[in-house]
Amino acid sequence: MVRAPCCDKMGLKKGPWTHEEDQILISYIQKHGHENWRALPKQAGLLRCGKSCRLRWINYLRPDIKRGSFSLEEEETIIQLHEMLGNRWSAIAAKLPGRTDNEIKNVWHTHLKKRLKQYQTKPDNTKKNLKSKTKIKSEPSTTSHSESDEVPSSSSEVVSSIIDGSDHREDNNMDTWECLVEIDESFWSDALSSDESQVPSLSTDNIMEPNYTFGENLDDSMEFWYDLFIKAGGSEQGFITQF
DNA sequence: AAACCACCCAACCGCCTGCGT
DNA sequence: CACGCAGGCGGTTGGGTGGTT
Repeated sequence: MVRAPCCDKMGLKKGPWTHEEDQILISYIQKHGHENWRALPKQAGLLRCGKSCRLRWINYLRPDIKRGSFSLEEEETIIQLHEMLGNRWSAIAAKLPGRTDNEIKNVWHTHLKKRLKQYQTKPDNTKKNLKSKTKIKSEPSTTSHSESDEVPSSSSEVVSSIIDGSDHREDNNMDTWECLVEIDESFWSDALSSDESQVPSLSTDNIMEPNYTFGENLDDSMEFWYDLFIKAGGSEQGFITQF
């Protein structure tokens, strides 16, 4: 089928919003809400398309928007959620009150991605040929890696060191604690579901075997999956049931 | 002071999905 | 079932801004 243009651009304004336009949009939404974005600009007297209005409201004018730079905790949360969810910015934004998907996306591309890239770069980059739907840096097992003081003991420690740039683990043997896995999309959506009765569809079939370097025995692997499961919002009972 | 450069972020674009008909 | 519309999402862009030479 032939798709109609997202909006009729004839005579509609584009580009940065003026203060006046903002005021019109705010007062209209305060009075009438925003049940129909397409009709809204016409009714409000704005020469914008509905999409543009929606974006402006969602990303900038909404009263509950938190302005200003991201805190360390927020950055840490973004990194952790990105590990779990990938580029699902709206899902990540849902876990950060007052932050928009657009804002998080920007922060990721301008700050966090670079830091992670730096962090993940190592002279002998054996992972460059690996492909994955979801890249996950596993939390090191305290049992399997306790022999090395150089290996951080928790994911938050890892993430903090990435954020503050103090991490220098490329000097160490990252292969012992890093792995890349492929996970069924439904795993995350199920795990994040508020419905307790839903059990995330974990399957070891989804593990990309050649890349699966984490854990030297089954217990370590289970610990890894358990941790991811809980991080993704799954319950302990759900994990037990699944396995 | 001017030119250049790099970075940031608001906004746009196109695709996807859900829903009503 | 097919179609069309509206909303939502992620990727990308380009103007603005601040830093450097």
